Amino acid sequence: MKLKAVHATIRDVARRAEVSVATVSRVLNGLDNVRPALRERVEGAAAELGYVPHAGARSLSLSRSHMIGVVLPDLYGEYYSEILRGVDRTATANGLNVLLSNIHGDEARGIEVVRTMRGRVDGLVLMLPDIDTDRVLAALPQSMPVVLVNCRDGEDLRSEIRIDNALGATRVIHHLLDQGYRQIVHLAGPAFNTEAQVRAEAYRAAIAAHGAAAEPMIIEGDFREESGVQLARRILAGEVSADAVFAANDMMAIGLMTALREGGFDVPGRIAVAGFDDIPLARFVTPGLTTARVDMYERGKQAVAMLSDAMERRSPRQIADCAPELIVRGSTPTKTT
Amino acid sequence: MKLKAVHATIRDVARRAEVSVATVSRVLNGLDNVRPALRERVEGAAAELGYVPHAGARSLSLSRSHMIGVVLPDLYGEYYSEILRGVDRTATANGLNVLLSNIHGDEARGIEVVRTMRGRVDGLVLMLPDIDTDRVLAALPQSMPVVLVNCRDGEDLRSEIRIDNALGATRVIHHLLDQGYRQIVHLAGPAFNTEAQVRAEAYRAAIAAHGAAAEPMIIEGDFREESGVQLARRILAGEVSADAVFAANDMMAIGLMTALREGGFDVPGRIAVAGFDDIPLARFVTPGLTTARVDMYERGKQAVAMLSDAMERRSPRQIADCAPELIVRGSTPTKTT
DNA sequence: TATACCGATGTAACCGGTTACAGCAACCGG
DNA sequence: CCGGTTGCTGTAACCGGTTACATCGGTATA
Repeated sequence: MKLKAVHATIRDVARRAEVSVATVSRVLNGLDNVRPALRERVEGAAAELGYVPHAGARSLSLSRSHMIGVVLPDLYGEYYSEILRGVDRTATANGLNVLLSNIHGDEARGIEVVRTMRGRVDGLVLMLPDIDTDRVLAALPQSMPVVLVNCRDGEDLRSEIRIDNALGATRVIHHLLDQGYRQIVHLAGPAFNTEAQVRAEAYRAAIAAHGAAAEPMIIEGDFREESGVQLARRILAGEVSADAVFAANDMMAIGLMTALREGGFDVPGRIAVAGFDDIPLARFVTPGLTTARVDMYERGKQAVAMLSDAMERRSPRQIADCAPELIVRGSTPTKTT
Repeated sequence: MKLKAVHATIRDVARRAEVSVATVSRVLNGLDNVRPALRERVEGAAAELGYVPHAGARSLSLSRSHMIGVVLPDLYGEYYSEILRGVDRTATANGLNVLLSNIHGDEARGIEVVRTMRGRVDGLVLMLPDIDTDRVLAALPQSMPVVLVNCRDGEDLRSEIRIDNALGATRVIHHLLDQGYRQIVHLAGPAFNTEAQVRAEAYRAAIAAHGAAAEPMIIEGDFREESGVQLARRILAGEVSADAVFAANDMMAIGLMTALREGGFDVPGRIAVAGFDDIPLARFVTPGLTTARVDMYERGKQAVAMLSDAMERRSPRQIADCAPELIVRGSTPTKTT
């Protein structure tokens, strides 16, 4: 006794309806060149067998999967959730499904992931701020449509969405300076992260450009709330002094702000705080967080739209530059003292 | 001239290395029964052609895709992002990839989605609080491993994670009563949503059980921030009066609380607010939000673990019940007046 | 009545992998 | 020197769909 046939196949349906597989395929795909009598027999047989077509086989045969792959470092925090939301919505609207993978900043895993995506997806959205994009792309056939979001500069000629991290950081620093802050500390992201590097560099440059009034000071964090909490501890202990902190992302800024206030330290009274990203949470904390708005949801939408274009071979290569907008909230009032 | 061969196939590699496809397959899968000389030829040929195996074809041949499908209503808000995060992490840890789909509470789309997943995934995590689960499951072969998370009661015999919404809601109401609140309004979720129904019913029962002191009042929302904002408007306008609001989820509670405070209405001084879910945001708002903790991240992990079991045919059916924990924060102090 | 044409249906190749089985050479002990 | 292993390699069937092309019966045309 063989129990092999777990699922009914198109051939089972054909046998039961006493027709050929071609006819079954035609009926199931809604082609109109089938006699009504046969059509009914086929539909009946399919229903009786509980037949559900094998989508994998179908896409092998058609060389089209209607799936796109999305590769992110992680799903930690609202930042990546937001972009995924934009991707997901737009993909659904375009009749595409989303295959998700995260690589945790590991290049080897990045290569493995894109390899397992080949043949499964029609295109790829890659967000790899932590690793060498070129090496990952090398693991992929040239012909695979790809959109890079906010990746390290490379030599490839793929479509790309670039976020102007330098501009965003500069805007935040200028705002802090305008508000009268002079001792501005930068809580940076991890050193290996491209975006963190660019933001830190812009901070340094903006402070330097302003003249001797301000002294740059950079403390490395890891983009997570906990880094902010740690800096708060040092500030509360008097190890670090500042009149403002520019954190390289909102999550660290919020960790910092919350921990400072819990420690009885007045924010923004004694210290102003600004972040980067404008995650949804930023407007809910007290005080509201001043930040540079990237709108990851919109970036996700844009990425899928560009990928869609690339997949239809409409446009060869698109580059979208995105200028973060300064969002001023309560965490950075004009300095009074 | 034919441009058909966009990607190199295993046969191209075989031809170039002057061996059979079987040998190529052996080399690429790391089998050890290949002479070193041939192995090198094959590896060389593969590298020269930039060959990347077609994962789709591979899984058709092996009848194993190492993918799991995740079907959610939407990715809106932190609630679903959290479960997805748990799913994603655990899937990665188990060598599985995640195929994501959302159905926006539409049953027809739910059926379509699970059908396009058949043959693409080895198992499915289904979260369908808005629609009839049985009808969706009927569109799926019996043999497909499935884990249901928090679905409407059905007749199926699948593995399931059930969140005890009644218990959670009861705990919140009892807490509010214990704190001295008597005029407790319930801001419910959408009427068609199972979880919303259960939470509302538990609210009604708990208020009734307490005796005549309190009068039940239910206002329908849609689980989104905006519903909370709308209720805030009505409260500010004096249309609705209450000393506490139990919102059916955190997002509505936060919308309400924020809008009330922006309108100059003291929370929790004049009105206490409690939510449900304990999304990450709940501890960052001011005051911190009292809520019933579901820990969706943990549910996501659990779902994949159960699905993994089901896929290995280890356990026939598992049912996990989850009791939401009451989390008391600043939004519901003991009533003073 | 013979011929061309048309629409419905079936046959078999194909998508790109894996692998059971067969074939063959080299080696073994008797 | 021969039968039996053993180890490497190739052939071809298979996974489950799609579809070009062949086939066939029926009708319109000359």
